[in-house]
Amino acid sequence: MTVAKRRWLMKSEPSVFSIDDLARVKRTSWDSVRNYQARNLLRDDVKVGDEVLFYHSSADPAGVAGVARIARAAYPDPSQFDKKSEYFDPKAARDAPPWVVVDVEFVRKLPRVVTLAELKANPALAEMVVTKRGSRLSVQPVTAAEFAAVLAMT
DNA sequence: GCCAACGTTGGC
DNA sequence: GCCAACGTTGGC
Repeated sequence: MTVAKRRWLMKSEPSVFSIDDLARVKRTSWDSVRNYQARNLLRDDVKVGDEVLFYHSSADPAGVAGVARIARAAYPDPSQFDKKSEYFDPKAARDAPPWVVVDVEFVRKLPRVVTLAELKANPALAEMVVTKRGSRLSVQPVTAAEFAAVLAMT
């Protein structure tokens, strides 16, 4: 059975982990998601091979900085059990871990950051989640048309 | 640094 | 189950 490839936008603060960091390490586990809506997407919908717009949040400028790919589907986030981790969750049960991570691999860095202001100004992206007011979700679905439109803006 | 938007928590 | 208080996100 073939599952259609999906596309996502994933936010990262570049001061913590940037597209250049991903380019250097090639692959990383996408940890620290502690929001139920984002968790549900990671757990249920994000699959190997899915394409990702790597978005720099809390950055100057904020915007899409590169492309990544899902290298491994959801598995339990080890940091939820690590008492020394800032992501430790005392309520996390070993037999039913609430938090998951996926692995993300580097595909390419865009020649320039496509800024949020540009995304908002593009009528083709009017329905894109990240352009909506108060859009805080750190893992967002992106349509194939939106994905192509963003890359075409570079 | 400010603050609007949003999610979560907890008292009732 | 409601909702006020609180904490966080993230653009500006």
